Amino acid sequence: MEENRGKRPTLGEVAALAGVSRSAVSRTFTKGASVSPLTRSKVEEAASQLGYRPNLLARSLTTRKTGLVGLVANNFHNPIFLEVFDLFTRELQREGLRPLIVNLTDETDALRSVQLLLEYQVDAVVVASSTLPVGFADTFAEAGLPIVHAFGRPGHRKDINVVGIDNIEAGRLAARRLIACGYDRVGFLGGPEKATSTRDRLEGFLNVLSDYPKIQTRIDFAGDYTFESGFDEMASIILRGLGQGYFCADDVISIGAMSALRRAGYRIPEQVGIIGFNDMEMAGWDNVRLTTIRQPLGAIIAESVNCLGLILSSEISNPTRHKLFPCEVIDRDTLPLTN
Amino acid sequence: MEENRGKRPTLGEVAALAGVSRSAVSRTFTKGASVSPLTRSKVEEAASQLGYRPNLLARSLTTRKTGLVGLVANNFHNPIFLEVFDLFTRELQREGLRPLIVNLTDETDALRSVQLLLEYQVDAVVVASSTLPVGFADTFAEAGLPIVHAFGRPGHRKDINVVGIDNIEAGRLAARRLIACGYDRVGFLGGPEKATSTRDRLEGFLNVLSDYPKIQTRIDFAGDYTFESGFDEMASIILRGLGQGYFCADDVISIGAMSALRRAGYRIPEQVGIIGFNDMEMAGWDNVRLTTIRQPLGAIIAESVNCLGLILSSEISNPTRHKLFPCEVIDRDTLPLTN
DNA sequence: AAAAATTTTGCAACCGGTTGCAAAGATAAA
DNA sequence: TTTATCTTTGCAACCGGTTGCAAAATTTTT
Repeated sequence: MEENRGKRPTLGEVAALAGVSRSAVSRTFTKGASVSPLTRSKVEEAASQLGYRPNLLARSLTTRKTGLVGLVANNFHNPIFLEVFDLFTRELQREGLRPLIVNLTDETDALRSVQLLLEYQVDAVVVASSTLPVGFADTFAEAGLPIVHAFGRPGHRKDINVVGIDNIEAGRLAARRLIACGYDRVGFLGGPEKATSTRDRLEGFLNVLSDYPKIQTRIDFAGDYTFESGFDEMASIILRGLGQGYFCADDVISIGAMSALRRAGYRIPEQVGIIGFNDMEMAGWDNVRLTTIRQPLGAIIAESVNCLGLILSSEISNPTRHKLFPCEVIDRDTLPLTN
Repeated sequence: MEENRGKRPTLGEVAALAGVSRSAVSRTFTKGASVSPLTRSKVEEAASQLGYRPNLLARSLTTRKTGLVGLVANNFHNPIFLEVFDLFTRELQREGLRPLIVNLTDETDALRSVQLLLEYQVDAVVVASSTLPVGFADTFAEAGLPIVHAFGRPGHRKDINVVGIDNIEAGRLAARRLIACGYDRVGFLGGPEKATSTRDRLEGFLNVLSDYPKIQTRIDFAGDYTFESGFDEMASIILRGLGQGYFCADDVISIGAMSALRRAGYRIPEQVGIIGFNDMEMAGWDNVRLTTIRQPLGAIIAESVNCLGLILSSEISNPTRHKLFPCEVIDRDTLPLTN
């Protein structure tokens, strides 16, 4: 186990010490290669004596597999993303892959970041964001890299694997839950209006409500997924006339909205009901107890990584896959219970 | 810009198209190398025509610099870490470095994860955690890799760069702030007892309080940095006899503790005062308004990355650096205001 | 025991870059 | 114009691995 500080031993040195060829050493470290038990043990002995570990980057040169995957994200301000991150890194490392993360918050050099992923020869790219930045798909497709779009929605492009939830159905779920409360004035407080996820949820929401013409429905959008945005938008709703129950696009927005409501003297859920979206950890905290729609993060991410593993291991070219998981309502204390 | 899908062009192909040697191409892409303007333009023309981008991994083979740095973390459940993450990824990419992240939550294969960092030839390692996992320092030191320990404390080891805060001073800050409220029964609700950060803060805390013998001081520790832990510990404190003001080791713990207090009918800050630690985003939310001690995240992380950049660019061997930043009290609504 | 089939091994070329060195070319000095 | 100096260029070796191929060693069959 001794080593001479800093200088990492190479294949050749191990080979010399073990008295075999370099190929022999290489083979003992590549699974599935043929080496006699004797040679193997000699090599292993020498390797451990020198503290040898193969250089994965050098290896990648010939194998054309780096084990690196780009993990692209842009929403570093929503606590839900910490959970996403935790799950992704763990799932990936379980699969023997390493995430190379790209923070797209600085919009300035988005393209540059993508270029860098290519220069690092990532095997694939995971985009964890509801909207796929423009140009991404093309850039990676051109480079022949598989893309998995987690939390996305199946779109026009046939070459992108999508794993996420059925946002339309989620919108329906929320509508039904509000209707069950007996409300006759409900509202949709969405995220950014242009986001497809917002649009889909709204579609499902209205879809169900269109069967209840006597229920009055208001639609608003928060600028982004932040506490302030939720707070401000709800404050403005209060001024314009408040309904009885709201479906908020996100738990953080919900918390902001509730804060505005409480500040204005409204009691939740007695006077106003709120149902959020995501079921982030905080939603279950004793001082929040937010009724919300759970997005099955674990399942989505596990599936994303599985999908990736499948693509990378199979020689078959890109069997594009879409998979959408169902959501579920988590009943807590911000909507009246029914039946 | 055309490319033949998937197959990335190589140095040689560019050279052929430009009608120059491979070295010439290599040189136009390595800054500081000598190439005539004419050659350079020919190469650039050919490169862009082919969509050529150098393979950083191949390059690293000879330059012995990968631009990869290991980013090791274990606290994926504290929202503060999302901010840490955001800052680190951005600072690193500003410096032209890519983080290779290691999630140490699965304790099982911690050592394996570290080995992998070595196999990927990271240039350095950043550990973002108050406590440095055992064995880490040795493993990386043996490999001759620089380590930056962000949020750590300067310790026995001389070969580890530490950037963080002065926890002892932070403890003093909290004590003084509580004393200023005129309390005569205060408490320290720390994080895990064994953590050096907890111990240091406690030391500073007691340090100041020892000058006020008439103030009664109680000490408790939460098992970990979670809402539940804070909630439970405070609930138990309530049973055992409540003081007037508490210094909690962390904002999440604070929120848990406050939730327990409110549930038991106590009003904050009128009946019980709380001062937290970290100043995470949520602490400023309108429904929280936590008085807390701000740890200058931005400065710590910027300094960590600068330190890294310095070490990596300088040929000088490891000028070990320690840098501790001061904290500051952020007054909000969970402690009575003074003067 | 010899021949055939199978396994193990080393050679040498290659992956995609970089770089020391000497030759060639350009520029400055004599 | 010739010589000295400086810059640019290509050759070839190397970074640390992998792998096709044929020779060598081993095992199986006859």
